This record gives sequence, C-alpha cells and structure tokens, in this order.
Amino acid sequence: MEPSGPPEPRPGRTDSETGVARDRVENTTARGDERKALILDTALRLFERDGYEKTTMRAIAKEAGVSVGNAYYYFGSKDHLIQAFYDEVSERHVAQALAAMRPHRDLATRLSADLHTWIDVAEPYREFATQFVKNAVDPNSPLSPFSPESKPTRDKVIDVHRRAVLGSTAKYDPGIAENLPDLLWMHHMAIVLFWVYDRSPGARRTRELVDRTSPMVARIIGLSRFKVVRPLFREADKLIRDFLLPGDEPGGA
Amino acid sequence: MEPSGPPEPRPGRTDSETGVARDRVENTTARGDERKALILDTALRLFERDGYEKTTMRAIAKEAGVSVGNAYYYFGSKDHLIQAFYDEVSERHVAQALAAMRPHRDLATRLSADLHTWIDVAEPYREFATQFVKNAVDPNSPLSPFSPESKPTRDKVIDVHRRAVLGSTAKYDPGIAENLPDLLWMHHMAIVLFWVYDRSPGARRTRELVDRTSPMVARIIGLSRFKVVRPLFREADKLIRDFLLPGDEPGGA
DNA sequence: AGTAGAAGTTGAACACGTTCAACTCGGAGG
DNA sequence: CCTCCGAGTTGAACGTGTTCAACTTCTACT
Repeated sequence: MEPSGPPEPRPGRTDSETGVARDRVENTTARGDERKALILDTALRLFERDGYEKTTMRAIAKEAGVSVGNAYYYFGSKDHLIQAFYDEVSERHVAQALAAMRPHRDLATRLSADLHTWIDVAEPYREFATQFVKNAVDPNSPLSPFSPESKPTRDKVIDVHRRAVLGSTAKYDPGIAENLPDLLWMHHMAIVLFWVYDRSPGARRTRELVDRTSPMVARIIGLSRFKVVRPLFREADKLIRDFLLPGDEPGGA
Repeated sequence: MEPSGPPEPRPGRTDSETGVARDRVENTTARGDERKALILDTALRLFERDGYEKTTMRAIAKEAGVSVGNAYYYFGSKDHLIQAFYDEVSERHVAQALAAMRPHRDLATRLSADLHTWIDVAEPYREFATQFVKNAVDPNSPLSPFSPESKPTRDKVIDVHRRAVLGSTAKYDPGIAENLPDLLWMHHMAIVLFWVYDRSPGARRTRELVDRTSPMVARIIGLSRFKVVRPLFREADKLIRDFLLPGDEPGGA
C-alpha cells in the first residue's frame, strides 16, 4: 500500500460527530479512519456500479486491497455499509434542502423543494436504496428508522421538515404544531416508498407525485383551523403522540 | 415412502383456484399436490416454531422427508413459501372478516371488526410476518403486494374492504366510491406495518390503534360530502387512480 | 406388455455472508 | 536495541440459499 505518513491525529468525520457508535470500532488511530473510509468508499462505488446484491464482500475487499475479515473489522455486516450510506445521503439532503427552501415562503413550495432535493441526492442509488428500505422494515435491524442507531440521522431529517413549516407563512391549529414535523416525515417516507418502486427515467413519476401531494398536504394542514374538523386533527395529533413518539418501538419494549 | 394409492385425480387446493401460477410447477398430478402441501405445511410449522431465519431449507426438507432439491422443485425459493403462507392467512381472514362484519351497519365498527379479525388470524405468525413485510417491499420480489403474483390474493382482500363500505350506512361523496376500497387497503397496510413492530402481548397496542383509527377513517370518509373539502377528496381520488391503479408498478414499466 | 417421454427426485457442488484462531506490526517501556 | 502487547489483519472454514446434471418413477400410447 502507499506509505502511511506520521500518525498525526486528523479530525475528519469521526463517530463522535453523529453521537452514536454505528460500527464495530469506535475511533482509534488515524490509519484506522483512513482504512475505514477507503472500504466504505469502495463499497459505495461498487454498489452504485453493480447493485447491492451483486456486489460481494469479497469483491469489495479485493477492490479496496484488503482482506474480507478486515472489512468486517470495521463494519459489522454488509448492512452496516448501507447505514453509512444512508447517513451520507441524509447529510447531503439536509444541507441542500435548507438552501432550496430558503427563497420560498409558501409551505407547499417549501415541501416540494425539500422532497425534490431528496430525490436529487438519492437518485443515483435507487436500486441500492431498495435494499435499504427493505432492511429498514425489519425491527431487529440497526437500519430500522426506529432503531436507536439511526435516531441521530432521522432527527436531523425531521428537523428539516420542522424548518419547512416554521419558515413558511402557513396557518394552522397551534395545538398540532409540535407533531407536524413527524407527520411530514411520514409523507416523506411514503414518497420514498413510491420512489423505490418507480422505474421511470429520472424518477419522473415520483417528482410528479411530489408536485401533486405537497399542495395537498399543505392544504390539509391549513384545514386544521376549521372548527368542523379540528377535533379530528386533535385526535390525530394525540394518536401520533401516543403511538409514534413515546418509545423507540410502537409496541413499547 | 408410504405406498402411493391409485392415481385418481383429487380436486384439493389447486393453483387454478387462485388463478395464478405462484410457484415453479403449475398443477399436475395428485401426488404432486400432496407433496407440495406436505412441504408447505412442514415449512409453516417450523417457521412458527423457530422463526423464519432460523429455519433452514435443509431442515424443512429433512422434516418433510424430502430432498432439498425437491422442495425447490415445488417452491422457487424460500420466499415463495411465504407467499403461500400469505395466501393462506388472507383466505382465512377474508372468510372470518365477512362474518365478523355482518351484524354491524356502522362503518367504523365494520372496519374495526375487519382489522381485528386480521390480527386474530395473523397473530401466531408475527415474527414470521416481519420477513414477509420485509420482502414485500422489494419491487423485484414476487412477494411485493404490487406484483402480479400476489394480485389475486390482494384483490380478494381489497374486496373485503369494498363490502365493508357497501354493507354500511355510511354516507360519502359518490365520486370517490370506486377507489375507497384502495384507500382502506392502505389503512390496512399501515396497521400491518405497525403490527410488525408491535411487541406488546397479543398485539394489544395494534388493537388499540385499530380502535382509534377506524372511527377516524370513517369520519374522514364522511367528510367527503362537505363542499369545503370536496375538491381535496376529488384530488386525492384522482391521485389514487393515476398513481396506484394504472400499471402493476407505480413507475410504469 | 413395452417403451418413449414427461414428471418427479436426488444430493453434491457453488457462491455468498460471516466467523475466528492465528498471525503481523508499530510503538511504548525497559 | 530488545520485548511485549494490543490494534490491526489475514484467509481458511462454516452454514446458508440455491442450482443442476443425473437418476427414478409414472403416464400415455402403441
């Protein structure tokens, strides 16, 4: 391999940044960090090129110039590589979404910009993302959107939705304000689910769906001010509080 | 093996009943049907006892007194065994749900009865069902709820929702009548998703969720008559028509 | 009855994700 | 300069789902 320089401690993207130890090793030497990044980058490149299933751990190791066991030293499983990927995509999405929403005040437009940005960022990895969504459904998987491991990343994404609302001119029942971001997150997840199935070039159909559902969602939120439906909204709000937020898993351990 | 009797053609549960060739073989001899059923029953028993992941194809084959290759002659993959399981659960659900709804006329009550019946039927297989939902998300899997293979079963389930509405005294905008069952089916799927995560004994939390969402859904449907929100409902209706119904996959091949 | 061909059946072999006991290596302490 | 020791590294080995060429059994037809 290339001669490793003196072991000066580089900051880089450490685990402490996300606040959770995702993988097998916490954070030790600088050389370790480089190795880990090398393996991850190689993996993502191969995933993008050949798809997740067709990319073997042996191929990743070989391409990265490492042994199979060494890859497992840094990543607990093949799935853990996806978790790292998800973090990366989310990070890029969060950054770009805030910028994309900034010029607009209309909630529908802001939501639309938010979601389109997500598609922009995720599009190269569609086939790959299928695998992510697949594993995300498994409650036992660290990839589950409800798992403690993915909480930091999830919270960041939900926060974007919160800002989408706060930065808009939308009017709604203040009683439902707190859980609104979670509701929008569910809309987001529904879009993602559709996107995974979408086979149209450039995810055209998904973008169309975003364009049509975003105004609907904004309108529905606006309805919360009306007396006739307010009880319904309050009930829905309570439902979210009772069933989504309390524990990490809906069933309560 | 036991001496096989004379090869008289028995009706039994054939593929022609579902209208789709789910597995590797269509429908041939009576002995073949028996063999297939034997393998499936054994598999489901082991799945229920040990869980899906821990049950190996070798174990199924051994327990059924068959070779591994023979199991693969009848079921294209381990996943196909789940498909068969899903069909069976759905069949039982359909039958029981209709009976459970019959005494009631209130839509909320009928929906609730419908969904509780589903939980009753599916409850023994919760861990197992996780695997089903997991694979169901993969668009390439025959298990996908949108795949042609599962269409017959899915249609039967959706039809139950249709009857839930038709047999009720609920009033709603006739313009959305046609797609109402699909909407209810999505509610059903959401409940299933929650149930998969639910760890409470007897799926108590999921039942609670059903009790609270069913009246909400019924109320929302009732709202469709009001002028203020009717455009929203029409838009949603059109959305379902455009994005869920046209092709087998949302993206359109 | 005999026989060709289809249906059914077998288990060894393959590729994969994953594990682990053994090895290497760098640097801290003597 | 030597010598530990733990972080880092290795690849053979394991158990899994799946495949397939070869074999056996059954059925239809002469």
